[in-house]
Amino acid sequence: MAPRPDLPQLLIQAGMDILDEDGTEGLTLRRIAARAGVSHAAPAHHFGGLPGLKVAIATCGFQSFLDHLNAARDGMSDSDPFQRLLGVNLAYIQFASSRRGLFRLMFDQLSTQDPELGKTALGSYFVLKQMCAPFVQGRPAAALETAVWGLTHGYAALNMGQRRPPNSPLELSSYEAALRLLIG
Amino acid sequence: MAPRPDLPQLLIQAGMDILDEDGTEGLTLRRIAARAGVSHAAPAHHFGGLPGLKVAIATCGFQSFLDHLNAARDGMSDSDPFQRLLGVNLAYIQFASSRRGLFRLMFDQLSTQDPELGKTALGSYFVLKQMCAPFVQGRPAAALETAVWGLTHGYAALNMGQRRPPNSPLELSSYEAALRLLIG
DNA sequence: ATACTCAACTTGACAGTGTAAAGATAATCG
DNA sequence: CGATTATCTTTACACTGTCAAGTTGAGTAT
Repeated sequence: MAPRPDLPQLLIQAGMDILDEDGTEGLTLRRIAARAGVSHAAPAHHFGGLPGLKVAIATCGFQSFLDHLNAARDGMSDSDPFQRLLGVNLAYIQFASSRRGLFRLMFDQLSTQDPELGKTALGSYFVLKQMCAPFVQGRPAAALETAVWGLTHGYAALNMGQRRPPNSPLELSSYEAALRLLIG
Repeated sequence: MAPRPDLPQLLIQAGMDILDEDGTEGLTLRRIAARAGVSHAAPAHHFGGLPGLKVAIATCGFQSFLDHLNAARDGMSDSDPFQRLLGVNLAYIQFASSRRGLFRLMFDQLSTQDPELGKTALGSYFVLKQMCAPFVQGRPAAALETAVWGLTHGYAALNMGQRRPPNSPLELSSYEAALRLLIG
């Protein structure tokens, strides 16, 4: 039939909507296609199959993730390095909490070793790396970055499991204390 | 037909084997049943359906996880508290690396809020809590435990993505340095 | 001992899934 | 203008989880 303009992006967006509404379980090729208004075989032409489409959604997800982190960084009036690092990392955790399905898919798909996906994902790491820079004082930078990254990601991942409100004060203050210990 | 003795445990074990061999994708109800030597409808009698079976596998997985951590703790001759904490946490990371499919399923299923699953999972937390105890010096214990737990889990989760050999020296030394920073 | 009950398991059917092959249509290019 | 090619649809197939109905076998009450 008539080629839709930019159907790939439409499919990716449909997939993201489904992820936000129904989680990873609801993400099927046929539902994505139906929501985009095309037949169930249309996606294969652009992404090869469901695995390829998932990689594309994950890549787009990492792009949104990066935008989210950048927005948090640039939208902060505070100039204290710790507050800035904390702000970006809270954005990290908040993204994982508010977009559970997408977040899960993103890091699941990392194991596919897709080059473009990996490159996009690395962008988020550089933001964290940048925010960590003020605290590298003679110490090995990689160790500090890995520590902060691991702590933040672990906190985000563990927090995702529970169906707690995104900004439970106890947990967030606990994270802040941990981060303080780490960069001390 | 003749009731198999302890079919539930047979099914759980079959599921674990499939997870170890083919990962999360290969874990289907029909394959589990076939491997256990029963018809595809047999599992429903014991677990309700695939979701229930997955919860059961995850629960059993957390039990194995706990055994794994306990074995690491009890099999250490070292008496230095840091080395003991490090040893248990490396066992945590090693389990995640060597049993990717099971580990992923375990923490995925946490969101089901199943009581027994939650209780079993909490057991692993207590081991970490126990190993952290020597380092709580007036500081709030929960913050330190959350920090160590988050760091370790985050490191395990991120490490799972890459298809790196389980004990890549750079990454492990990086983790050790991070842990040192944290408990300093 | 015999009939009853009931849990365990099988069989068969159904809607839904991803993928592959073949056909239709529209845009592009020679 | 005609041919070609990419895009999309249709159709078919094997596989999935779940449900309903049937079968079997062990235990129980009378």
